[in-house]
Amino acid sequence: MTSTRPLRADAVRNRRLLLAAAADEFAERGLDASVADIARRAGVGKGTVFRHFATKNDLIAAIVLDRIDALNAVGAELLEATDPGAALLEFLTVAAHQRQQRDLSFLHESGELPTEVTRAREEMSQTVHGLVDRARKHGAVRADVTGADIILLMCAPNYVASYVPDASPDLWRRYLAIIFDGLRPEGAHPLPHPAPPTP
Amino acid sequence: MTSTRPLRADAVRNRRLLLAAAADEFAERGLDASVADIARRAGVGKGTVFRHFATKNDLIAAIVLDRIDALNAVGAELLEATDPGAALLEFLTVAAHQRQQRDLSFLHESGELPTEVTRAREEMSQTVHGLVDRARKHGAVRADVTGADIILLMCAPNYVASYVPDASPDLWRRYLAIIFDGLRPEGAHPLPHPAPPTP
Amino acid sequence: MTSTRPLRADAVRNRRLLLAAAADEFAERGLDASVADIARRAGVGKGTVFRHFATKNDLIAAIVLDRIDALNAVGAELLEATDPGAALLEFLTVAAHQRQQRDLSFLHESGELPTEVTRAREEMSQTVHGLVDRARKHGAVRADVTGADIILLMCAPNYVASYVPDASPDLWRRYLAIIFDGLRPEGAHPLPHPAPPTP
Amino acid sequence: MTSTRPLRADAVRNRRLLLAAAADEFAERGLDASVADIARRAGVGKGTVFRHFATKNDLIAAIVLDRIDALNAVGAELLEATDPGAALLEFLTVAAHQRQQRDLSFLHESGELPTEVTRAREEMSQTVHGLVDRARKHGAVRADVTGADIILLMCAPNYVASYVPDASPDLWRRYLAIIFDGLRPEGAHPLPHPAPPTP
DNA sequence: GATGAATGAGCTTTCATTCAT
DNA sequence: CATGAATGAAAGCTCATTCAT
Repeated sequence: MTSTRPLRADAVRNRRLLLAAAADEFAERGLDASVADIARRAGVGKGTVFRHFATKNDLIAAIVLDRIDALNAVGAELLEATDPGAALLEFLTVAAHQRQQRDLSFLHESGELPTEVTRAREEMSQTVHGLVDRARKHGAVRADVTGADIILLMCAPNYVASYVPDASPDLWRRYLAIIFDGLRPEGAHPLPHPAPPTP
Repeated sequence: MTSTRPLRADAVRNRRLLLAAAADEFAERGLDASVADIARRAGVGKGTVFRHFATKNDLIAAIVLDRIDALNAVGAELLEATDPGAALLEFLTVAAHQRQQRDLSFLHESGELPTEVTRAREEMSQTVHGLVDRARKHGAVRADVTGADIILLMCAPNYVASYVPDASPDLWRRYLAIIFDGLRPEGAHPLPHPAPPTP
Repeated sequence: MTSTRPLRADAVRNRRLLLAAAADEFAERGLDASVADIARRAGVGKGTVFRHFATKNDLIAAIVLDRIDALNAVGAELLEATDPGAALLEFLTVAAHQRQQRDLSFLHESGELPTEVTRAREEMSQTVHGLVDRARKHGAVRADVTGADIILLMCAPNYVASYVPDASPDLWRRYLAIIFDGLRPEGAHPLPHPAPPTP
Repeated sequence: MTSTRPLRADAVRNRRLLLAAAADEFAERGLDASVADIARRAGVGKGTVFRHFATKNDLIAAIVLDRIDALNAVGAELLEATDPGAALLEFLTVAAHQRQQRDLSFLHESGELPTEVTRAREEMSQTVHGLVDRARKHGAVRADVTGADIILLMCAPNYVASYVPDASPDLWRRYLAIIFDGLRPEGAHPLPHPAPPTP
């Protein structure tokens, strides 16, 4: 029962190939990447895509889910780190490092959001709120920023760096540093607009 | 011949209607807005769109060009303002206020970039470098940020705010303030990556 | 204003070609006839089909509508004929003659039924009830059959004949005669089931 | 070799499950019912369907064959009944009662007709001719109808009744009665078209 | 100069059929 | 033998683009 059936070996491999190929293809072509191209890139038939993901949307959701869950795992660990400020910065660094920013926009623009993704997002919301609360209490971030702010700002460094045509793949680090400096208490000016509600 | 022919009057009017309708439609539907819908919104035939803009891409480029040129005009004025720091902030505020960020991403994602847009971008680059240089000399921004950084960061506030589903239309002001705080000399930490080259 | 604009001349021609080609194709291949084949048969591009009929279903509905309306016109004339029994038989003969039976099944099996078709069907229902009432009063048909019965039986002769592979195109006349004999008062046996309600 | 191997037991069971599931599925969804759904309904894998029936068409043919053979068995018994007229009516009643009409149309519309079905059809043709001959000699049916006519008319009552959306499941009895009255000698009018040849 | 009908490549999705497990 | 994963040929439909009117 618990043994991994040999039957599924190929299927599991294909699922991975498909997710990887789709992530690459979406990254290059945007949300309009065609399922046919994804299938070709994964080296499988078009029909195989739909065996694994009933809908193009489901495929997108699966990618997003993977990414969010991976981040959540990192966040959970960092909640126990000794230096709360460094932990928050590390979280944002890891987040940017997986180039999550683009993928998150997929779901945002894509039609429906399956419940699993919503669940994962709420989990991330919890985690980030925890990281921010600890950092704030420690004096590592200014008093007027919230977890919701951080989640929103999380994707900004990659987005900003993506505008440079042949940029160094680490350019986002520069903008993460600048934005993180804006989150510090030193030299903080009052914010002109209240924080958005926690989703 | 060189006089404005009466025929031209209609054409000019149609061009404006088309640009406005296209901007609205793109804002609502994203880059996938159909030419047919744009034509309908402008109250003209589909063929008229292609008389004015040989390609959907050209239409996008024209919108982007308009936006950049409008910003350039504002920037030119602000280069003569008395308070360089306030001038830079005002420029970023105006830029965000026209919700330019979305439209710029059109060109970025869209295939070709016509020479005129390149020209306008270079002009903006010059302007922003001037604004940043003055602000830096005045001690209003940290020493290690460049005009290229500002151009890249310019779209970030709207992008960040766009992730909130039913956000207040002014939410971007919050994130512009945070990012701008990150640009100030107070509490600036060394940046881990060099600035990108000026385009 | 009321003049027929030259612009639409081609469109009208294409619409007719399309309806004819679709009717032929459906008659040969059944409801599963592909839109591509219909377009090819009509000598137009695939997209043209969808310009004229937004949906395959709409195309089917248009064909059905044409057929029903043509029948209604005939029925309206026959309501004024001198011999009510002959009028009813003539109506059924005309109905079978256009091989309407198959096309009616299209709508029946096809998903949605647009309001116009419903309207035409109700009109036909009225007409047939009138024809039957007159024939009954005249003693040409048995007392226990209704208009609803006739509408249902209308398609039967063609259906029956369609089972013969290479039948004479007039074979349906034989079965219409048999069925009509079953509608006569002479030798009628009591019916074991009440008539269905008028739609 | 000739002994029934234990392996065969499962196969036979599956074949029956498959035929039943397919009949149900076709009845509900029409000829377009998918092989996957049939397999699921039968509780077997999709591959098993193709082990038993090389083609979807073969599966359809097998169902049709079963139905025809069942009818043939009934017909053979009725050939020995005392009242030839009642026997023919009973045969038609039984035929309609198994709702054979729909299934026969499957084969008619479906591409190829395997030899076995042809054989069963010929057998039925013989049987029906026998029933009709006896009824004719007995004066129960008019002189000008043949066995071929009866075979063709056999499906008509169900077909006619199927047009009523939420009809009573016995509505076909009404139309069988009307059609049978048309087959009686009383009040028969000459037929305008010769009978089709016996297949 | 403006129109919108025509076009056909391309999209997502379904499904009968094959074949490795 | 049974399974269901893989396949690829359609299917219905959309849309940027062309061109007769």
